[in-house]
Amino acid sequence: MKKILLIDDEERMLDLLSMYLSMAGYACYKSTSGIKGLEMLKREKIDLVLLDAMMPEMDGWETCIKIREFSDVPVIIVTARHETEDIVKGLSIGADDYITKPFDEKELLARIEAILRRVNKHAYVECNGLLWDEERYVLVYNGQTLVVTPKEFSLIGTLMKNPNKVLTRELLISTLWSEDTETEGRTIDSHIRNVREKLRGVAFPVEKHLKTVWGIGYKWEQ
Amino acid sequence: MKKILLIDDEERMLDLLSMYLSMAGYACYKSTSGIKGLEMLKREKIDLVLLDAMMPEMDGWETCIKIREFSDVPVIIVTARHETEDIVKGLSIGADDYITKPFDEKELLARIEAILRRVNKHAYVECNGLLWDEERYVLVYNGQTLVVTPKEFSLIGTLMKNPNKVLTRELLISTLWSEDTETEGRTIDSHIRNVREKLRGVAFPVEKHLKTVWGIGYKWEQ
DNA sequence: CACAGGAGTTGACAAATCTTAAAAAAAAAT
DNA sequence: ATTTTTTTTTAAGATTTGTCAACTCCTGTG
Repeated sequence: MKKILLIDDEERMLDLLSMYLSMAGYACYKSTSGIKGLEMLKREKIDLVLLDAMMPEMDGWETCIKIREFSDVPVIIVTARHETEDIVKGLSIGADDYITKPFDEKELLARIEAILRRVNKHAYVECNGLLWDEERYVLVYNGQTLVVTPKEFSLIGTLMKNPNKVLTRELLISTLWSEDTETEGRTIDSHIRNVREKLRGVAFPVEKHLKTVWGIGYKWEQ
Repeated sequence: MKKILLIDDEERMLDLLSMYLSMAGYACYKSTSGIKGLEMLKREKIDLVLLDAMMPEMDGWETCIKIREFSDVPVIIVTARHETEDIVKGLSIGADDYITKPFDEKELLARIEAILRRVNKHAYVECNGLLWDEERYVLVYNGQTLVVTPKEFSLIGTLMKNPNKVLTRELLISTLWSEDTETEGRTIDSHIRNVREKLRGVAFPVEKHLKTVWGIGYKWEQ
């Protein structure tokens, strides 16, 4: 279930959006100001931000700029006016899409889905200098490309894409192997071992990030 | 005779366009959804795609993005509204031109011809002294022209046009062969081998650029 | 605090899988 | 018909993957 953060100073609009998006199967987080929104974004793992352009104190553009300082989360800006100036401005600060009020609910949904799909495509995660890039199929730390096997690559990807969350061996196996596999839990351990070794090999502080959760499984800590 | 793929959810519009373009001497393929259109595009050798922006499920933008994942076919997007936003968005995802509904048939024809002409012009990629030139149909390194077979030529072209991106054997086959081929992945390996040999033959540092991605496929690194 | 038992780590190794190279077969071009 | 190009097949050589067993580390208990 994808999580959408709504930022708008009008409560009525928040409720409206939230209701509609919840019905469409999204989990909604509401925030009445840019500042609160930023905090929420840091705390929760948000998949997309719907950001009102016109807000008192910190407006949408400014909020978007701040978001881009620490996150690549997709941002859709909601504007009342439809003007070229706004669009150009939005693109230049890293917004992903635009929608104008009043908007058609179907159009909004379509845009959200389009962006979520697109973002899903070029999947990459970064953590403390370590970059996992699915499209290029590389794992890079400080400019050095690590040579990892396909299984190792998908294993570390799964972990990094779910930071601060324990993944059981069971879950990892059902994610990384096809359904009818006979593979048993200990196999994960072997791959974890290899991943750790290779990360240590390039002086990545693997102990700080790839943790063993006793009796449960493994976890990537950011 | 140039082949044009029409993608629009409204049957009436498909028929209208098809009739008009056929009279103008184009072969038309009709598709009522983005997904079907993509399949058709993989199967047939299409010269141009006319793509409706507003469609249910997968809209024009999204379809265009998916097309660009495997094809450089010219795409004209048809929008109902004439808005900067759409144009900017379209350009950023690789569409070649725009036209707004309702459109003048002559204008549509003119744009199609203009693009076909332009596209015919020049497709080439250059990397570290190696030039792949589709128009002249040559592969040149430091003044020496490499003699390559058509399959080798399109294979290296596909790789060079998607730098730093792993291409799976599956994807390469669906791009380089017609859909109903029985060709299996190993065949790619043979051609890769030949390409490597020929590049080594002219002292091109092929190891630096044409990489094997174990368990996945091949990649051109710039 | 020591100890037992469960759980994780590590190294070794065999089996499975993938790549490469070479060459034969088939298809296409001349 | 002959040559060239493309595709398929094959086998050897690498690499990856899964399992085992010994070893170490945690945790709870007496």
